[in-house]
Amino acid sequence: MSAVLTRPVALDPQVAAEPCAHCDARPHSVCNAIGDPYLARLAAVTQIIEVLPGSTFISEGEPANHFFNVTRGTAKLFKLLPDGRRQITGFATVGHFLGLAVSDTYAFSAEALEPTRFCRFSRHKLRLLLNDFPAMEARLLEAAANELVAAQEQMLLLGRKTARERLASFLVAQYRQSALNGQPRARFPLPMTRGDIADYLGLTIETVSRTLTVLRKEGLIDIPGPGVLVMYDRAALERVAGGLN
Amino acid sequence: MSAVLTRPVALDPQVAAEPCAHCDARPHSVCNAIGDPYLARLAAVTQIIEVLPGSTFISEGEPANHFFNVTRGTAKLFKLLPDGRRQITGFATVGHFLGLAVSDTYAFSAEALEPTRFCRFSRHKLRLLLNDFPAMEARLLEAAANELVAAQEQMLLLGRKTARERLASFLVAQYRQSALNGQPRARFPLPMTRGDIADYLGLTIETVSRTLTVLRKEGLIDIPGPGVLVMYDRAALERVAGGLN
DNA sequence: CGGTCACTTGATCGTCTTCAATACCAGTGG
DNA sequence: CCACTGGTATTGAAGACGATCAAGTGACCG
Repeated sequence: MSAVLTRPVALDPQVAAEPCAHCDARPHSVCNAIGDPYLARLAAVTQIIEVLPGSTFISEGEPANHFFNVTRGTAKLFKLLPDGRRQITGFATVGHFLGLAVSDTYAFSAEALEPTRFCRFSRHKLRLLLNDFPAMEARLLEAAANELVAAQEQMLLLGRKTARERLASFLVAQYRQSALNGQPRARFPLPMTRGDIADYLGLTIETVSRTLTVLRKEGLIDIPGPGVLVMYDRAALERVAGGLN
Repeated sequence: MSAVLTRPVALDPQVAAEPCAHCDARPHSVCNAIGDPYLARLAAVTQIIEVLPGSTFISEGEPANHFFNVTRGTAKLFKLLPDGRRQITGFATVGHFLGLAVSDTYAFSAEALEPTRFCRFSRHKLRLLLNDFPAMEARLLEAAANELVAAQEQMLLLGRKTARERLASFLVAQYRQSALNGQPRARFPLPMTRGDIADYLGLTIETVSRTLTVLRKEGLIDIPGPGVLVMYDRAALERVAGGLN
């Protein structure tokens, strides 16, 4: 729908000269398969793009010309039905790649939740790069296998879990996600709206809101403000998420 | 759960000598990235295994020592919750690969629906093979990307479609699947039980049965016998599957 | 022939959806 | 300063879709 809103990215001079060598996201990313001596080769085919919240930078059905690698922020990936029903298939954070399609069109849309930065490659150039760096192809395969495992877990959630179990699963997963970067904290950010959570879990906004209220009244969590969650009893949430109770 | 039931596979002598060179599944499989001159190398690390219907040959949570490539038959892949709720995440037919896990344990179980044959590789040996044949790694990546697209489509189904839309989607997908091998036919096999369909679509057996009855009474399909489906109005089913009506 | 299994069909139930009202906050402009 | 707006969230009441419970059929098989 909306065009990609690019914002001129003001990089400090050192980073501008060797963006990949100084990339914060490198340790989390498939790019780390490319050794330091060859980073210039990688940087040569990379465009750094930053988009504002709400910007749709991949649209389902459009020609899949690019491959993306998120280096900052969070994006939601989703599919739509003609009548507007929406399913969010995942949230892409730092290190996630997007657009690994075989088809010539994207199978999903992507919209930034926060100010989000990513590297963009033409798929053609990526292919040439992969031919020269099989290690990166191996890393991509590894990452795709992980995505596949996560997708199967989500199918279990969507097909067989109750609303309560879905919310517990989601919160535990968000906790784990936040722990990947910094220290694990009981208090962590929740950058998506109730609507996004609902569309991710196959529920309605109202059910998400009600269920969170219940979990709060049970003392398992708290929601001190928008976009923030505090997890009081992770063990109990893990049990609920796993279908016990 | 149940052990792998292997049946001694009686291959004709020619095939036994060069199993990969004469493999029916090769055109559908990732192995086709390995050129004829090197097939002996592939065959050297391959075990051909045949299992009977009902045999569970991959169990969730067990050490992921092998990689599988289905060459005949159909298997269901599924995950379980502790209380027995089951979600089938996919059906693996000829050419599908299984066990591309990064984790050291399988993330799902696999059970044969029909007499099913597959090639089995140790993951260690597969890794060595892939290092020597980057083209096969590329094919694997391609296949994984396709699986990922299918998984996202299934999430849309499980999260947002009605029972009627789910059945229509499923039947259309089965039609397409059957058309991949032979000529597209209005009459095609449906090797899974109602229970399997239910666990794949996130429904109950009863809802699957009722919904099929409705589609039959509307003249869109017929079910002349067990395991056989006749599709009378594919266009209408495609519309229903897409959420129109 | 009794047993099991897969499937169908009916009646009732319950979880989640839908519809609706209200509150809250940030931004905007009179 | 405060009314107005649009977006987000919460909560209540009513409704619906699919689940659950239950009965019955037909096929296959020891």
